[in-house]
Amino acid sequence: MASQEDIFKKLIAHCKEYGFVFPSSEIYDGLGAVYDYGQNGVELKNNLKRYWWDAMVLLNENVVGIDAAVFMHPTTWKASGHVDAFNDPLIDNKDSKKRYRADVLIEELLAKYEEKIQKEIAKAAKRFGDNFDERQFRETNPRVLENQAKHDQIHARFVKALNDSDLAELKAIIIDYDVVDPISGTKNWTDVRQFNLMFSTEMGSAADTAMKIYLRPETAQGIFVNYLNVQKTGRMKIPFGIAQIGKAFRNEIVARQFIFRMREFEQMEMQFFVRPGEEMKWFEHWKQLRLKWHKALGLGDHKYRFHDHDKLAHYANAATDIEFELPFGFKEIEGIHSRTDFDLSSHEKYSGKNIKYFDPELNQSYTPYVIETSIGVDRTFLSIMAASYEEELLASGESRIVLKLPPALAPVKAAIFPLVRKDGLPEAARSILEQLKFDFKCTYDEKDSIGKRYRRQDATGTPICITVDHQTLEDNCVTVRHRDNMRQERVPIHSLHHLINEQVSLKNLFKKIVE
RNA sequence: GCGAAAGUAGCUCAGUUGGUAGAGCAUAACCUUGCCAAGGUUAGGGUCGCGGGUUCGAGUCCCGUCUUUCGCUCCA
Repeated sequence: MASQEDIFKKLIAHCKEYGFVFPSSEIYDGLGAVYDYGQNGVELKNNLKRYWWDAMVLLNENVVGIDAAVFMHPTTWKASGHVDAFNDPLIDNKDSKKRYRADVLIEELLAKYEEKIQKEIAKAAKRFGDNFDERQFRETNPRVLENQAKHDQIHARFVKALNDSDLAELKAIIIDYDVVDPISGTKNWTDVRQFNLMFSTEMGSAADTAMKIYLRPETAQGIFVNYLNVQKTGRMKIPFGIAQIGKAFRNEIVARQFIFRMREFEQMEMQFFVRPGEEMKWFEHWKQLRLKWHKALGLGDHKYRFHDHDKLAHYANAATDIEFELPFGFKEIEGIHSRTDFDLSSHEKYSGKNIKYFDPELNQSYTPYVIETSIGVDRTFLSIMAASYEEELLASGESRIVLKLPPALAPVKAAIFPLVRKDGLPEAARSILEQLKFDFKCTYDEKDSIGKRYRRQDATGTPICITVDHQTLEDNCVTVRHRDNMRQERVPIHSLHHLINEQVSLKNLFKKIVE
């Protein structure tokens, strides 16, 4: 039996072989944790985004969309807390494999010297009683002076290193003063590195006027800074939501597991603005609604679970993840967070603008609370691929690889074949393609045996194959072959449009959400 | 970042003690068959991840490096 790891490897190979996902810049050996979507991948991804977008803005009359820029004013990221929270100098101990903040280690070192001095003072104070002069003692006792000198020496180097952002000096301090790992007890340290998880670039070409700006590490802030624009111009009343699909960028220390964790990724986020005090009700509402959206895909209800956060982020008062069972375990696909009024209040403070909402029903102004649903496009894409990939053993003893994608998301909806490449069959097949192409992504194939063509379509997840034979020329009927059960049926050409639509419409999924 | 494994054609792999790069599948053209892949003929496609070293000679031995996968770590 193939292990989960083998299946994952096969899935990655399948993604490349059939044009779903390629490593970025592959001819230059690739770029770490960056991937490109191929001809089939982009169709699946676009269908997935359409499914989410419509489920948000069509099915909910109080949810509208926006598309904010990747670049935002730098102060945005001060207000959101991203600038301060993710700039720490870190150092690893190679033996314990633990990671520490270098500045914290040095502060602890300073505290240790201070402690030694205090001990000496306490000892002396006890001995001399009322006659003890602490100041004089500090200035004359050799042990105190020695420790104080070292302390001051370290302190001076430390302050200078921090001011200069001199990471090598921080490490030098740790080495020079024999800081050991509290777990392993060794001094086997790596270099100190600064992990800023935000990518930065410069806006403005002249160096002296250029402004440092960041590629957004999340799409949410584009919604927060626009929330009042949307509320006013759209005449929105609380509760209401703003949806957005877009790229975000995080300079991950370690990006791994294929497209699960990438440095450039796509998010589908909806921020729902509610009255303060009502946030838990809406948190629960969206939690259940979002789970329904996932389950409607039909990948298997047992593959989903909630994971409630015990440790909450600085902005949240409740948070849960929807996890999906991937070949490497249950992993977070979507986060649902109660963000309180943290973001809006912070933007109000930093911008100095009043962005409170006036509630006509309550006849008062307040800063709305926010429920966020944030789902990773690429992760969801991966979960769909992983759950759809099957190696099936057929009754004939042969095997086939079939992608049992939700038909509404399949890159190609229908493939059209002439049974043989002569007698006018190709022409008849092409005329069917000409009729269907306005509504469905279709493909035409006349190469190789009919069975082989069916298998090729199975591998890319095409739900319907249409075969034109000699009889078609007489009765205007074709053979329709279904992907999942390989069943065949004879249907008139004029009913094809309806038949395909019944199977591949997003409406099938929406019905399961609203029921 | 630490540790382990891997890297030869689009894919899966073979390549003997170092001696001029191979197969199957896939792709393209033509022929043949025709409702569940793997008939025939032909063609295209590789400076063996990259760089250096040893050698008369390196896919093969040594060093470095990059990429990928796994474990640990990190994950607002």
